[in-house]
Amino acid sequence: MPVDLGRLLAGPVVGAARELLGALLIRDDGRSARIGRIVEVEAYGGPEDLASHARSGRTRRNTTMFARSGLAYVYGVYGMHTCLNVVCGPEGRASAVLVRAVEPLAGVAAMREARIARALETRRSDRATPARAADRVSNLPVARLASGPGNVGAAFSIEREDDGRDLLDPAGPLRLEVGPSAGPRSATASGPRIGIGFAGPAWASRPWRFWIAGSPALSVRPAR
DNA sequence: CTACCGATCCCCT
DNA sequence: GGGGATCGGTAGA
Repeated sequence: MPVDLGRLLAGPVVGAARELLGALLIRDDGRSARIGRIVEVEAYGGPEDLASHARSGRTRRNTTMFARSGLAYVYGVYGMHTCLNVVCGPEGRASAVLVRAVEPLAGVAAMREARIARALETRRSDRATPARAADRVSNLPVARLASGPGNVGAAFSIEREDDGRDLLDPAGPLRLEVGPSAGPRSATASGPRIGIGFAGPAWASRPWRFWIAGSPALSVRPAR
């Protein structure tokens, strides 16, 4: 029986987040494709979730969150990063899943080029020159190319213009596909979401971050 | 190793 | 006018 990704995304966001682990993220420019396996995500609820962009209701930025599931909600942070979310739940629920880390499978060179390009157009601090940042990226291990939400955005050339795109369109330039289902499913783990201390302890402690245990592409390296 | 800090800009209050 | 669903460099323990 084929897995219906659209149906899974239309369900409650926490379940949808778990289901997105292992799915493929694809940037297809028509001639070549960048493909990676989603290995880390975070669930964001609707207006009641004080960590969610929907916490203050509908605004210009978060309009797409209130649309139907399966769309891309893209936002910019800190003046230099773009982050990709997948809208989940029933239309109007305003819940979404943030894609935090992707394990590169194909189009690795294109991912590296995209990250170098973004490094060259961005200044991170007065100590890190663009040239030095680009040099660092060219020596980065493959598994680190799309590790972290900002790096996913850079490696897959996520732009603000991608906001509202249908990720379930099989012919779309940015899309999701069901991952290879052969073999036993890898163990998954969960923990608190990252970078949302402002939401207060009750929401910040909620274990709504999910990841595939042992993946080398995780944004938070396992302690040892 | 942890802790801190800056870059930078759009959006919200 | 203020701050952020980040990232990577540096300082210090």
